[in-house]
Order: sequence, then structure tokens, then C-alpha cells
Amino acid sequence: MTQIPEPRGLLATLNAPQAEAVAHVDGPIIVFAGAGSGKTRVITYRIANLVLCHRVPPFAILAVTFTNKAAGEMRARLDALLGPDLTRELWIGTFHAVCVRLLRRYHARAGLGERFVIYDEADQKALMKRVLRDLKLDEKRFPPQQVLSRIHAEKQEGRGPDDMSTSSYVDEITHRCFVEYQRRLASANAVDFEDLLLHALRVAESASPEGEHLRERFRHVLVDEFQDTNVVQYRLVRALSRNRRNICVVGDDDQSIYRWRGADIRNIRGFTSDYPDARLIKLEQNYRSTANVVTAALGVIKPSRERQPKELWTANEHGEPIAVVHCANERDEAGYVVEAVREALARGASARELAVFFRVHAQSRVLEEAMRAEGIPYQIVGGTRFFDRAEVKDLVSYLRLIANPRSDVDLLRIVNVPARKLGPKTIERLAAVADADGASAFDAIPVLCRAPDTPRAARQALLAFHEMITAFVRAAETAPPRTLAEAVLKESGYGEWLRTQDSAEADARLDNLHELIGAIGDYEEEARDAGETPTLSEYLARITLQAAADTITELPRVPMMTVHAAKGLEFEEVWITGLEEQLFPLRGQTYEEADELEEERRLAYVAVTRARKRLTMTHANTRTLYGRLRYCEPSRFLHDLPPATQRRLATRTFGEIARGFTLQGTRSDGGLPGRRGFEDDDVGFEGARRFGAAVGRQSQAPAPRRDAGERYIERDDDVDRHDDAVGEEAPVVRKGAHVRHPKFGIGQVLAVGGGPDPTVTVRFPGAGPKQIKASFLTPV
DNA sequence: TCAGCTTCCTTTTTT
DNA sequence: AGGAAGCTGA
Repeated sequence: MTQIPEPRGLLATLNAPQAEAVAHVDGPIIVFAGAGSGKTRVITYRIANLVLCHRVPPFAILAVTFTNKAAGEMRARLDALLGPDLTRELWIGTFHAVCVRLLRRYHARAGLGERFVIYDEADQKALMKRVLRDLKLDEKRFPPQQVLSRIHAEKQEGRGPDDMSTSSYVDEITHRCFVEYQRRLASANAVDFEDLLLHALRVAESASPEGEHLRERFRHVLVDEFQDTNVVQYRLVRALSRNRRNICVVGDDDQSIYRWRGADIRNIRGFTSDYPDARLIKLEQNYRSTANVVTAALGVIKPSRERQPKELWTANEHGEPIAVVHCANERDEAGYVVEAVREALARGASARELAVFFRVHAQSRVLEEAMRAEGIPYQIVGGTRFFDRAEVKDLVSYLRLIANPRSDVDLLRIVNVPARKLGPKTIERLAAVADADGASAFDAIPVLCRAPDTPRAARQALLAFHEMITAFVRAAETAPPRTLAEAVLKESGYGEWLRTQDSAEADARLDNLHELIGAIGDYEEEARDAGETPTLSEYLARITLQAAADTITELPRVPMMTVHAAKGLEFEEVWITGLEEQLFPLRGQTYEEADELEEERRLAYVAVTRARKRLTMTHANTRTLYGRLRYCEPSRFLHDLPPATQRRLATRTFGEIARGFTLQGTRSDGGLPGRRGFEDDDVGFEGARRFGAAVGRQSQAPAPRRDAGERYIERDDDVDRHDDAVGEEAPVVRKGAHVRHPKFGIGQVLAVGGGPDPTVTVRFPGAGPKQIKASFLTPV
């Protein structure tokens, strides 16, 4: 009943090199896939071809993607080609997700318990802090983060504690921390991100039956975004494909942007020396973007020193010129972008087809404020993740401890949250007892309670905690994750603790926890749909391994993200902000940093090539970042844009500032357009007029924003909620809430008195703390 | 024991 | 600028 596409038809829709890559079956193959050249299509068709025409069983195919989102999309496409029954059997996932899956199965060979947990960055840091403390090392001299970075760098290269140099004093210290860090991970039945890969690699390379089984199992291994693999990842796929040598890697060295994370561009550049017989295919036709965008991207990447020779081209029409917009400062820039976004929405674009990029997260706040002020729904992709919030981490810690009671980092995090009358002394002693016994902190609880010098109060609190967790562990054997999470929130006292705080912050936290519980429920459903049994461990692994791009929702909100997070994505219209020296490129100004400049350039290339139809790049004259005002030079990458592809504009605000000084200078010499690169010129003033409406509040064209906007803009529902709140009895004024006062403006509630119209202490940014009757305040 | 204050520090990008 | 960690006073 399923209609299997006829293989020839599969190939007919592809261009020659694409078809060649799809049709190739045996032996190594490397595909250089230029931006927008249809590589996802090639990979999916290739898999379909292997399954349908060459009878490769789907469970013998492994495809590694860069994000979970990419994996999901690939799966969805294959679903259409192969049908769900075959697709379900395929191994598709990120390196980390695939390794989790392997290790759940072969945990014993890797020396792990089945329900090992994954420590994220914060957990790793907490662990390292304990290591430093116990080794009596000064945190000031050896910052945990730095020690960790060094250790990660070693691990990314596949080196363990014994492989690293110990010649210098710092090396020697690092080595000791490394040993102890690994020892504690092992005893906690925990792994960090690198361990996930390293453990899997060890199994895959081993002469054990499991290793041999793995190497036999995967008849075809495919790797997407190969330019961003590190040494260990490359070794892993080589090991897994060792027996049959059917390894297919797809990537673009121009888009390698994760060198700082251990990605080794030599993997892609050196693939053909490892596999001299590899078929080499180049996908050079771009289908994604307008000719102007492609030309601009080529202009940006051209000065790059080392590149694999290739020619990206497109048959698409020129499209709109790239708008290069000169802004006065970061707020002006944000105002411009937001107004342009509004226009795009008014034109009928859907929010999800637009995107705003920045180089560093610190840029996002101003943009967010501008979006919020104009009521445009947006979504920050990545950044401070939902799962990084304290309350979410707390509940997750409970769950992880239940899944794996040996996880000391989790126990120490929540043993006294909410407060159970355990002082730092008791907790410290608990850790010490655990250490002395070589046991986990959880198992040390009964031991400590038996010690005669343990105060009765501490003893009772600890035992109650121990009993509670034990009960949860037992419940976890039968209860599905969501039910368990609800029970934990209720019975641990955490929910009650937040409720009794009765502040706006606590309410927000409680909301977050309910959101988490909802997400767990979603996971359960999803797992069941995929024919799997949802487990707590699986959910916990999943959230820890979530990539920024994985958090993009279906909701109609304009995505805003770093350029790194934008990798692999594409949008109809894109705004890249902060094109200034020292910001984008952020680094690489000096001779020693030449490599970093190269990476910044590739990053700019990635950013530009995300756009399908329209692209705007903005830069500001001055920018306040990290609390410091800077005067900014336009980015060198703007100079690399071919003049014919761009149109230079300036915001009205910038025009006004420029009139003050640039006018006499540049304008008086006849207004020669573009006379000296970026001396801002009459082009700017042309733009100032043209875009006047886009920026000036008192602009002569009061655009019909309401009508235009409303159709597209999701109404923030708290508008209504507040109307209700004001209309009835006492306004809801609570600690932490933001309120508006007719005279002082918006402030935050510090304290609330009693009575029907309580006196409220409010801190206003301009005016400091004030005592005000609640009736004068409206919620914001 | 806790809240509120200070100080310090951080900031590239993230699985 | 803003957050986190640490400190102090109630």
C-alpha cells in the first residue's frame, strides 16, 4: 500500500553532482556541499536509495547530524520517502545523542551504570569546584572554569589524564584535577559531553565482542556538517565504518565555525589523505538565495586564506540589494530592525520566516526591548536556556538523583532546597564521609546518621530526605516520568515552598516548573508515538543535549539568535546586526589571531548565506556593550561586499547626528558618493529620507501600524489580564512585580504592607524607593 | 536563618 | 550592565 518512489524518479529531480552523490554506494565518499546546495536532500535521497535500491536494512544505516532539529527534519523527509516503518529503524541523531543510545546498550563495556546521567556545563563546574576544594587548591589561582576548559581541550583531542603533559606546574595541577574529576564522574555514574564520545569511542575501537558487533552493524555511516567534527568524533565514525569503509561525509570547510570547541577543520581538508580512494563530489549550485546574497557571501569569504577550491554559483535572480544600514547606536539599530521587521510582517511575511542575528548574546537585550516595546512577538533561540533556570535545575536535580542516586552534584544541590534545617557544616560533613568511604553522598547519609556526634536535628532531616528519595526511586519503577515529576514537586515541599513565598518571582518559577512538567508530558507522548517506552533517564539526557536550534518553536515569533545558533537554518529575510570591527569580527585583529579572523570570516559567510530573499546588515556608530561606550568602525566584512550587490542607507537618527559633524566634512566636498569607503556620505542621507518613517517616532508618515500589525502580531494576553486585574477590587500588587505610577513611571515592588489598600514600597529607577498607596499603582 | 547589601567578575561563540 | 557569590546585620 505504501507507494515506493521509483528510484529513477528519485534521481531525476537532482542535478548531476547531487545524483552522483546519491547513486554512489560502496566505499568512502566526501561531498563538499556549498551553502544552500541541497545537501540535506542529497543525504536523505542517498539513504532512501540505499534502502530501496540496494536493500540495505535501515537499522544498518547511521546518519549523524549537527542538531536534534536537523535529525528530526531528516527523519521527517525520510518518512515521506520510506514510510514510518523503515524510517523508525534508521539511526539518525547528533553525535551525542547517538553515543547516549550506544552507551545505554553497552554501558557495562564502558564501565557505566545503565542509568548514567549527563552533567552539563553548570554541573561540571560544580563538580570541579568540589575537586578544587578537596585538593586544597585556591579557586582564585585555579579558576574552576579554566581548569575545566583545559581538561575539555585535552579530552576533545582524545587524551586522558595520563596522556597530558605534566611538565609545568600548572600542567601538574591540571593533571591532578583531571584525575580527580574523572574519578568523581565515574563514582557518580555520570559523564560530561566529552565522555559521552570518548566512552563510545572506546567501545567502538575495542577488540571486544561489543566493539566487533558495532563495526559489523553499521553498513553505511553518513556524517553531516563534517567540517565541525572534532578529532574524537572523526575517530568514532572511522571506527564504526572500519569493516566496510562505507563512510560518507558531507560538509563545507567555508562553514567551519566551531574551532574553539575542538572542531578540527583538518578532518574535512584531510579526509582524502585518510581515504585516498574516496570519491570527491562538489555541490556548487546554490538553490537557496538570490544572486545578490550569493555574490555578497562570496565577497565575504573570498579573502579567506585556506579554502578547498570550489565555485559557488546560482541561477536565481538577483533579487533585492543587500541593505547596509548605518545606525547611530545600538538602540537606533534595534529601532531600525524592529521597524523593518514590522514592515515585513505587514507585507505578509510570517514571523518564522524572518530572523535577527547577532554575534554575541550581550547584543540581544536591546533588540528584545525594542521588540517588546513594539509588541512584536519574538523568540530568543539559545541563550540562557530554560533548563538553566535555578528552579528548573532544582527539579531536574531531584529527578536525576532519583534516576541515579549516586549523582552527588545533584544531591548536594537540593538536599537543603527547600530548607530542611541542614547547615553548611552538616552538608560538608556528609561530603567528607562519602569521600572517606568511597561512597556516594546518598549512601553516606545513613553512615553519617549513625555517627554519634551528629546532632539530632540534622540526623532527622537527613533521614527524612533519604527516605523521601528512596520512596521516589521506588515510585519511579512504575510511574511514568511526568507523574513522577508532579509527585516530586508536591511531596518534596518545593512547590509549597515557592507558593508560600507569595511573590511575583516565585509565581513565575512555579509557572516554569509546570512548563517543565508539561514538557515531560510532551516527551512521553512523543516517545510512545515512536513506539518507545518513555524513561526518566532518556528525558534527562535529551534536555541536556538540546542544541540552541532545537528550541525553535512553531509559534509565530520572530527568531533572534547568535550566528552560531543559526548554522544549518535558513530564512526568507535576515537582519545581521553589529557589523563592526571588534564585534563582528569579534577577534582576529592582531597577527597572532589570524586563525580567529579566518573563523570570524567563515562565521560571517554562514550568516549571510542563511538568507533566501532579503538581507540587511547593520552597524552602529557607537555602541554600549558590557556597560562601556565604544566608537565603532564598520566591519571589514562590509568592505568585502561587492558594491553592486548593496545599497547603503542610514537611519534618520544617524542622519541627524551626522548633520552635526559629518555634514561639514564630507558633504561640503561635493557629496561625492562613497568617496572614501565608509565616510558616511550622501547615500546615507538619501537613506535617511527614505527610511525616515522607519526610525523617527515623530516621523511624518504615521504608518498604519496598528491595522497592519494586528493581523500578524500575536496579542500578548496579559494586556487583557491586566484590564481585569485593575477593574476589580484591589490591584494585584506583589513583591517583585513591576508596577506603573503616574508620576514616577515603572518600578519594582520591594515590599507590600497589609490592609485593603496597602502601602507599597516601590523602587523606581529614577527616583529610588518610595512608599506608595497601592491604589495609585497599576500593574505593568 | 535569611534577606539584603556589597563587591567582584564576567562575557564569544555551545554539544 | 547585570549577575553571582560572599558578607553582614537582624
